[in-house]
Amino acid sequence: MVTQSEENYLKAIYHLGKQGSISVSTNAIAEKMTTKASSVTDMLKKLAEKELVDYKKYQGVSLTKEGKIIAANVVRKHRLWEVFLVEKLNFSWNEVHDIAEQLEHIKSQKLINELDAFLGLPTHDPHGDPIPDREGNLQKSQKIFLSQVNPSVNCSCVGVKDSSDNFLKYLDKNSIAIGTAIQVLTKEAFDESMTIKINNSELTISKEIASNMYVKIN
Amino acid sequence: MVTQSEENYLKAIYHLGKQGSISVSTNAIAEKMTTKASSVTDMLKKLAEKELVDYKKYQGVSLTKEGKIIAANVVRKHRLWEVFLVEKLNFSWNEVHDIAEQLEHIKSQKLINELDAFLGLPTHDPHGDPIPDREGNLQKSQKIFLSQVNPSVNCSCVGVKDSSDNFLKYLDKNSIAIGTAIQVLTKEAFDESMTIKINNSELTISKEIASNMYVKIN
DNA sequence: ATATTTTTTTAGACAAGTCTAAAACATATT
DNA sequence: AATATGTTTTAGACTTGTCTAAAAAAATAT
Ligand SMILES: [Mn+2]
Ligand SMILES: [Mn+2]
Ligand SMILES: [Mn+2]
Ligand SMILES: [Mn+2]
Repeated sequence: MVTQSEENYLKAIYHLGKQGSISVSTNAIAEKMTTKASSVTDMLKKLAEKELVDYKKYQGVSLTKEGKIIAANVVRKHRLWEVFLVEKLNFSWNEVHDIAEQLEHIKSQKLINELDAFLGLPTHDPHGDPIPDREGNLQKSQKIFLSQVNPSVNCSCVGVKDSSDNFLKYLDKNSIAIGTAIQVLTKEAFDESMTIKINNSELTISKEIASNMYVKIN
Repeated sequence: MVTQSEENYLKAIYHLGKQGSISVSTNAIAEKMTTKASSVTDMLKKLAEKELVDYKKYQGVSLTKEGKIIAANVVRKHRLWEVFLVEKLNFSWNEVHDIAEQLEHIKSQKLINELDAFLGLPTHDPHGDPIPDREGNLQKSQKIFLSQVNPSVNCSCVGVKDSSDNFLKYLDKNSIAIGTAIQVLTKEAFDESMTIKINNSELTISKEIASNMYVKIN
């Protein structure tokens, strides 16, 4: 049996180490999980004991095959539940993460398979991140920077890179939120600034802005 | 914050004590939760400290107003999730309880309200047990014994009182399972035996049988 | 009214998960 | 190569929830 806490650690290692293949540092895990490095060390020993991670003192840690499968499954559950909350229960993007953080630990293979089918076998979560399949395989992420979108293409906002107050206020002021439909009108060759259309009103944004917004092509 | 374990204890007291009003014994809780009486005592002290139960040594325990609200809410979540699993995810009766046992602990008021609406504000779970409303108020149970059903009424099986192997085998042999539609044809005044129709075939059952099957009127 | 049995509580222990403070190790700087 | 800085581990402690064994209280039987 793998505990809720163990699952959270495996997931953190998975995310930090590009699906768990790259070795991850104790401090990086501690920061991601807002816990202390000493607690991480304790847990790494436990996970190594269970052969879910490869761990040698001072050498960082990576997931074993078994660990990777478990982590991918937790991510799969997390993202499927996020789809459920947004598509079926009218949640908006910013509300789903904390609840999915809990739901991802519910243990029932049948539940997750049925949920998957019920949602129409989605490949990506509401943020455009790919949902691992039953074997843990990932498709490419669907989210790209707005700055990479070509003129006349329609897309919608799925997230931000910079989540500073200043930036979020700027977005709010211009009525850009998660889910907002955006059409790219023009792209200036000189400074890569763009004009975009939102709710039928035009807006000019700098490259700075465009390269801090994640969008998904519609 | 009330922990998962505390919620499980509150729920047990709620169920054992007719919505928590009646005083419940330590041993009864221990048996229901398949744990030891000493563990129960430990937990009762903790819950009393938090003013969720009224507890005096050797005197049994009952829920406070606050404890009752929490317990009813856990039951509400449990039963709503059971409806979800059966109605939306094609689970059958016997598969849902263990999963609901986990899902009932997910913390989000909005989640449960949205789920409730999504399911069409159900008043009863798949076993015919009532779902407490937001204030914790209960409707009457919809389940009655088959023996109480009058001739020519249509109902469906929602559970059993006696769950011994012998009885379950008997039901199986006669293709009676949870959800099976049953029409009462006749009721013998002398011994209260009945003839019932199941899947277009007739069956005669004793009062013994009929008073061990729970049904819900359609 | 006493003795016996059952129930409940206490005492002491353990595992999981966390923390702080100190020690050990690794890396970067001079 | 020696020192300083930063990272990681260890040591020891604490909380939560559980257990066994023994003591205390309550209920039942004689
Ligand atoms: Mn998320
Ligand atoms: Mn989580
Ligand atoms: Mn149930
Ligand atoms: Mn539970």
